[in-house]
Amino acid sequence: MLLAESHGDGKRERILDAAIVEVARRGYYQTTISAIARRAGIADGTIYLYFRRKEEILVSIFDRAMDRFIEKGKMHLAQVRGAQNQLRRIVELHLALVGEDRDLAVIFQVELRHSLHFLEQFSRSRIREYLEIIAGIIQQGQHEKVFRLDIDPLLAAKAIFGVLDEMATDWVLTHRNTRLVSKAPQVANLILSGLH
Amino acid sequence: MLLAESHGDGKRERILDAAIVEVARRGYYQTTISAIARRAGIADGTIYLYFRRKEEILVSIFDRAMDRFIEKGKMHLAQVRGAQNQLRRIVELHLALVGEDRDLAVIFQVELRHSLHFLEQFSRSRIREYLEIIAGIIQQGQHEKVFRLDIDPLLAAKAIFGVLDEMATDWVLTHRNTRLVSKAPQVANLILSGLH
Amino acid sequence: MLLAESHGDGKRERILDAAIVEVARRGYYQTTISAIARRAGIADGTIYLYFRRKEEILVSIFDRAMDRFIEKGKMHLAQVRGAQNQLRRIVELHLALVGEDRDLAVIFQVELRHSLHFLEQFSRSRIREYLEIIAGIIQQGQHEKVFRLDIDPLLAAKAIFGVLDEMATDWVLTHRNTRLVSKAPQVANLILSGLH
Amino acid sequence: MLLAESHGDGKRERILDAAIVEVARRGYYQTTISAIARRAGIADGTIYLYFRRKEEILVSIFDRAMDRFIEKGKMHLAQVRGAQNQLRRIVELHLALVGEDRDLAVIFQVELRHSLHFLEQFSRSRIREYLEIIAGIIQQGQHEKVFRLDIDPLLAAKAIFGVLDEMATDWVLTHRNTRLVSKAPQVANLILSGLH
DNA sequence: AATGAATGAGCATTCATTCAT
DNA sequence: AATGAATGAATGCTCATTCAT
Repeated sequence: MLLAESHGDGKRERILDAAIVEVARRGYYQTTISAIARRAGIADGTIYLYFRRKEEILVSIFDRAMDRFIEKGKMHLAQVRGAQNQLRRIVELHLALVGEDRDLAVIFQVELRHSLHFLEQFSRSRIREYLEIIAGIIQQGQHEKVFRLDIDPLLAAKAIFGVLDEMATDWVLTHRNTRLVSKAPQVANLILSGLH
Repeated sequence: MLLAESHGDGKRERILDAAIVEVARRGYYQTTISAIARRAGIADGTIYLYFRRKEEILVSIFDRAMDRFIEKGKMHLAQVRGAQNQLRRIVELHLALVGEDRDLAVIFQVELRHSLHFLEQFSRSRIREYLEIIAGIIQQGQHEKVFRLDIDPLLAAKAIFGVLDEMATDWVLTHRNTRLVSKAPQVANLILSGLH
Repeated sequence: MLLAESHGDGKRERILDAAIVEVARRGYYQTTISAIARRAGIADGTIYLYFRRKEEILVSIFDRAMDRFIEKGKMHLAQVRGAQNQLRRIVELHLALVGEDRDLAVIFQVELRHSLHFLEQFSRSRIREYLEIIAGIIQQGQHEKVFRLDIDPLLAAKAIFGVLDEMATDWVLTHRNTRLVSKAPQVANLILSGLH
Repeated sequence: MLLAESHGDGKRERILDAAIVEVARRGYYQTTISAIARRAGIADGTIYLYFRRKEEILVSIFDRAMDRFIEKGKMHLAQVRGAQNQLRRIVELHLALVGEDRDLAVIFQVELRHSLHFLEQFSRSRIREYLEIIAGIIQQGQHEKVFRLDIDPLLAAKAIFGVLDEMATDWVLTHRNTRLVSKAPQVANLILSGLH
């Protein structure tokens, strides 16, 4: 019942959306359950019909976003041939999706990093999936002879992720009026020349 | 030295050292002033003779480490000639220093990221200094004709920082028995070939 | 029967039975309406069709048990002649009934005692009935010249109740494998010699 | 430090005194930490400098009272010779002490009974001490040939405790203007004739 | 300078009760 | 009659900060 929203009128989604805004603006620890409930237009207690603990809301924000992210990612990659083009597409997609919703971006680039425990348990395992997709493309590029062979694919994948992540964090923290995705071509060039 | 340690028997340093351990192990919000005081061997109230608010301790940890980091960095760079060698040296130094003290590394890679407010106000301005040092080297390398000219030095500096930062975070979160600095040569190669 | 169970399929009884188990195991305050409903196999809200407030369930447990208890008591007493034998029979019946259902015994010996308000308003008035039955027997015994005349019957009735009650509490709290009723003969002797 | 009240200005005692009044009047679960603090004239948080959890206050009320009770009991018993006189003295002392402070009596006779867990863990072990003192006197009386030999001393001790306890509960719940201790002679007679 | 007892605001979570369906 | 989602008041406990000593 809870899972399928048979009755909740999309309350679970509304809670997550409200939480994204609040957490992005005040930080996880400064965000109260009451504030989330108020923004979602429900009673405090109602939140606990959908989430067991406050932390679970943060986890769910992450999971929902990652699900959407990875789904979109697979769709986009399927449309592109060649390791180089696929990497370009990933760079573009990563920056586009992060740059699409600043509040969500704040949570991903800032709030989700606040707890070693949390990072270890949740986000890193999903990020591992992502790293492996990138590493797979690099390996494929090495087969295609378009990428150097003396590169460790996983190390390079981490490096690429690091570059994208830093661009995202930098954008979240400093630029206010530029579109993050506009940096994609330059960033992709930098990365591809490093692999060549 | 005379000014900073004119009194207190190095208590300020002891408080910072104690805080590094506690914050790294429990997280900033889970760390109490009492716990820091206990580890530092002083009374709770004494901490407030050296720091106005709890947050100031975190800021001071960051500042002290950055001072040491940048001091060492300048020293090392002065000993090396050529943009490529200087970049290699920076990669090595960054990974060596982060890999030297796991508790401090945890704070830099995890705890310092959890507050947008904090990140914006403090760390980014110091990191900006760091980014500009790297950007300067890249620019110099472009003059030396060893780096491509179609690269935006600041963008590249951010990318390099992103790579180093991701390596550090990855090490903090996953590897337990490897030395972070051992990755330096590979990482430096990756970066240099991207600039070439 | 027709009135009380004209509807609901015996739900009221099922609720009381479920409540006895839950309250005995977790305590009144630790028992939730949800837990009672779950054990009774009905929805939370349904309980409120049979009981106005949570406290009313506890009252009803008490009343139902006392009704059964007093009914049985009168039946048993009618079968016995002589004050001494009647007292013996009461001792036996009290210990037998309490010892018959440990969950119910826990509620009587422990849970029903926790609220002064509750004790004053409900249980004591029913216990008063019980005390007066015992006092009546003692008075009868004094007429029969088998009990001393310098004894206040009501005081003695309270003393007897106290003895029985303490035996029951002691059994609930300590003995696990003995049958409470097995103490009846010794206890009866003690009491009868005190009245003689 | 905490134990010796070196600094607390008797705060621990004041908290216990305040808690006795509040718990007696409203019941343990209806009593809030705030109410106790208010009556004690301190801040809510201060209570937690002296007690770890709310429950610990209840335990401490019990322990402090039992300590005083047993101390007085030993003193009184030492002044009296002969098992019969000692029992009379215990009856008198029990009823006198319980009857001395109605609030404390309410806690002992009502509130401390509310949790099986609590009863098992704390009060019963201290009451065991008490029961054994009584049992010892009975045994001595059997040696002195003033008490019947066919009586199990521990069973009789429980019976006596039950009588005294019921008198106390009855007084707490019903009589408002009588002195509990005034019943002592009659109660003692009843008990002694039961043992004779 | 140092102490640590005292403060009291702040918050996640529970759960009896209601009521639209 | 029955449901169970929704409510929101209520509270134990923590902990940064203060300040008298």
